[in-house]
Amino acid sequence: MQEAKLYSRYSFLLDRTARRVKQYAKQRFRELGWAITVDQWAILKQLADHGPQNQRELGDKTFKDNPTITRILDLLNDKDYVERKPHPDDRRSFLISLTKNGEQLVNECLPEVQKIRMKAWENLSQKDFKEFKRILDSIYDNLSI
Amino acid sequence: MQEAKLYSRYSFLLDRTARRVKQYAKQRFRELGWAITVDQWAILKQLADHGPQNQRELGDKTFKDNPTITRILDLLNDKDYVERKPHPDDRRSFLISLTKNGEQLVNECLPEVQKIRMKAWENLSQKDFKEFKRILDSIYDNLSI
DNA sequence: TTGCAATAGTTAGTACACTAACTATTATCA
DNA sequence: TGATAATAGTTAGTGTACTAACTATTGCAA
Repeated sequence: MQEAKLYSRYSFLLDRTARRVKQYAKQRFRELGWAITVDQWAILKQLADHGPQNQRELGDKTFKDNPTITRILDLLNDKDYVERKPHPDDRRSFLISLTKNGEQLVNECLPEVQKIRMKAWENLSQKDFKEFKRILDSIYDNLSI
Repeated sequence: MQEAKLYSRYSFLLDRTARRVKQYAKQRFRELGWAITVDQWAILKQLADHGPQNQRELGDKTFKDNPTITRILDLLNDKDYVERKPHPDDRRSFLISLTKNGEQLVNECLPEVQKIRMKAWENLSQKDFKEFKRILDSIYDNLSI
């Protein structure tokens, strides 16, 4: 049970780093004059990569729950980056798509977002990344219901 | 720049896993009848391990900012797990300490918290943990100002 | 020693996560 | 076919994070 002591701070490390990543990106975004958060970016990127889709699919892909998706889309809609259209096949749902404005933002931000990502991996190798992904996925699976 | 594509989902993986850890612990806590969150636990544990201290120190050790510490302590105080006493040397600050009730909760929860922690590391080795810590710390440092 | 800078903590506003309860619609099956 | 279950999305309440503005106190330097 001495392992418990060793592992005792992993959740602290995880939380701390995840917050730093968001914080860093938020700050860079702001410096560049883009009034979006990392989580809003994730939604925009998903729409840019995979086209119009409903909120459930957006949530599945970005691992966000329904209320969170609702709120983020409200904000993105206010800023005229996305629009909700009635879904042609299902009156319960909407088809969410990028506006012209949204597409333009994604194209403008993309190179900078890649720079932000690379910054996190300075002095780390591709092998490190694979290890990192393997361990995170293991933890995630271990704690899945 | 193909690395950018490879790394493109690391923040997603990080965020997803950090949230799962909190979510899992929260659920276990609730099943066991303990009405505290992971973040509240972190404060209680810090107090149990290092004795009475002011809010700034609590924040430094748990990597939480002042407003967050204020709010968490308000909640823990309402539940009679901690108390704020005037600091003998500095009238700006408080000395925060566990109540009897708080000490009792920490002792009661500790073994279960260790189980929760071990659960996350099933099928992973101590070497994995060291790699994990090294990589998280690197990312953290890379993004520090 | 006074006047300014730094520090401890609080409050308010916005954003996201989780839960639960809710409406509207669609799918299933007896 | 008609009752019921499942699904898509919203709303409300609580907890945490980040920022900014604020009060009170302490420290420091001219």
